[in-house]
Amino acid sequence: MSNVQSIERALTILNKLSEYPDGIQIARLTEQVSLTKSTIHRLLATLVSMNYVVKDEETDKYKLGLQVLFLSRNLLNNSSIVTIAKPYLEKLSQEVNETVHLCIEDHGEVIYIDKIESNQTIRMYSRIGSRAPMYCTGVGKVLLSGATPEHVDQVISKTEFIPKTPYTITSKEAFLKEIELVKQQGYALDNSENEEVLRCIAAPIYDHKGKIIASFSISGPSNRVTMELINTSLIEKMKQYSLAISRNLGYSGS
Amino acid sequence: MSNVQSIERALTILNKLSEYPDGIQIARLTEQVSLTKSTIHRLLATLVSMNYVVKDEETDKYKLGLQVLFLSRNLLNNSSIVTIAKPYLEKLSQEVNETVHLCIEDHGEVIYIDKIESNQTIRMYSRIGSRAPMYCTGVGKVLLSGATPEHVDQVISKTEFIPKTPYTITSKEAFLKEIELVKQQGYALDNSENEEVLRCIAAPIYDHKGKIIASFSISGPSNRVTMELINTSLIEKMKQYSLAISRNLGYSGS
DNA sequence: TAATATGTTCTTTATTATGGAACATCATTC
DNA sequence: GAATGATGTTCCATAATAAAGAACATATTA
Repeated sequence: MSNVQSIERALTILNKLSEYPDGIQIARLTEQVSLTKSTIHRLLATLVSMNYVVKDEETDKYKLGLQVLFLSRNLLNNSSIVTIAKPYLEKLSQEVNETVHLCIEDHGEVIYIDKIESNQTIRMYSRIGSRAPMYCTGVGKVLLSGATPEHVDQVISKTEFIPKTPYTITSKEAFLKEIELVKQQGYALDNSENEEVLRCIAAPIYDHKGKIIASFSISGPSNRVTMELINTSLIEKMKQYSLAISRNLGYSGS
Repeated sequence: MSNVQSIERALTILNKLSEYPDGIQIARLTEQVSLTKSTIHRLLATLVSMNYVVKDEETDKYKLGLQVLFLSRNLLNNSSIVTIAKPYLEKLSQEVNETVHLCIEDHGEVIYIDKIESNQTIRMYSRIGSRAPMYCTGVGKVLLSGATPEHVDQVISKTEFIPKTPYTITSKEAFLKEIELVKQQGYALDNSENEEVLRCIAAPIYDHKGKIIASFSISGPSNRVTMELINTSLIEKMKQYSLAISRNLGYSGS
């Protein structure tokens, strides 16, 4: 029933290394992970031998190896949600000329599994694989609006409400109310609740059973994505795309 | 000096799981990896607890978890090669209306670190993170053309020359000759050597020291990417882009 | 040159992982 | 519907293994 210690430690090191794209020395790692030099050294040696970690011989810094990329190569390819939703999301992004995200829930957090940039000059992979909290994102609210009350409770109980902006929802009660609102509306807003200058609108994607399995959003600077634009155009558009994508996944509701 | 057994085993399992996007049962894994049921079960339990692996409770199948995606989120983002090359590669892809790949070498293999599809209907991530041998790809030949003779020897000694098509180079001598040719030409062809219907042209990317650190290619069906097109247009174009991207990385040669 | 900070290797010890066996669960077949 | 087989899970004694301190090596700085 208990875990394998060395594996737990090795994975913890991998997690930590992902925070340092330019690498980190063993001495720094000992501070981050509380393990002795020699232990970390041995764990890293194993990770290096499997190409999960690369050692920069010049600087003695360790960073993630390309085997990690190799691992994830099939993770999203074969995900029907990404494949099916992509053409819709690309079209949506073009129509509104803003960034579109596709997200699912993973262990009580939002995880970005696809992103379409309106502006081609911005790099591509920036957010795929990243995580975000549920309480301050439109996509998170949508995902919770489709969850059971028990699950919502469980997620909220683990949530630390940090006021990222003056508009962030910071109480359990307010958040529950918001989720209820989202459920009724069929869409969610992030009204500068995560980043001061950003406004998003998110909508659900349903599977064949009518369960919310993903959500997608339009994000943009508040001055472009105005409340007026949302009310006059985006809400309607999001609902259309929500239905179209869901239908393609076998959803039969409305 | 020796590796941590349990970690080696856990990573071997992760590697194996990446071959099964839809998951695999413990019983199947015992055949693939030669370990006992109970050991695999315990290793998997640890991987699951760290979200590196997810268990499908319905089917008892295990597959990679999204933590793997999270790990790789910064792997290519912060890679200057990808970021700097991308706009050029996108322009190139548009100009010739064919797929463009960006590759580096990793442990004697080609690894695809970026891909631009000409045809937007084809899914996006299909090849990023994948590996390919050096001897039957244009990008591989280019990468080896910039390596030291010792490194080339080392790679070749580990290479098994499999005739993927009638045109595949299958001898060490012929391959060495080909690399020499590529070095002189400044570009490489894959003339249906990997897949019968495919033809590619690849060129190097140099860093500020004049070292070849990556290569990029145009790939397309042989009937579109004809030898005539290559000779009259693509060679010149590839050389231009090669220089432009390299210059942007600090290359001062010509 | 000494001192400091770091990476690497070694060795002893006790912790820890291991795998067989027992048990549980499920599906299939007769 | 009982019996068989295939699988996942848990337990436990044992031996193998990982851990960490110390010694050593190397590089950097004062």
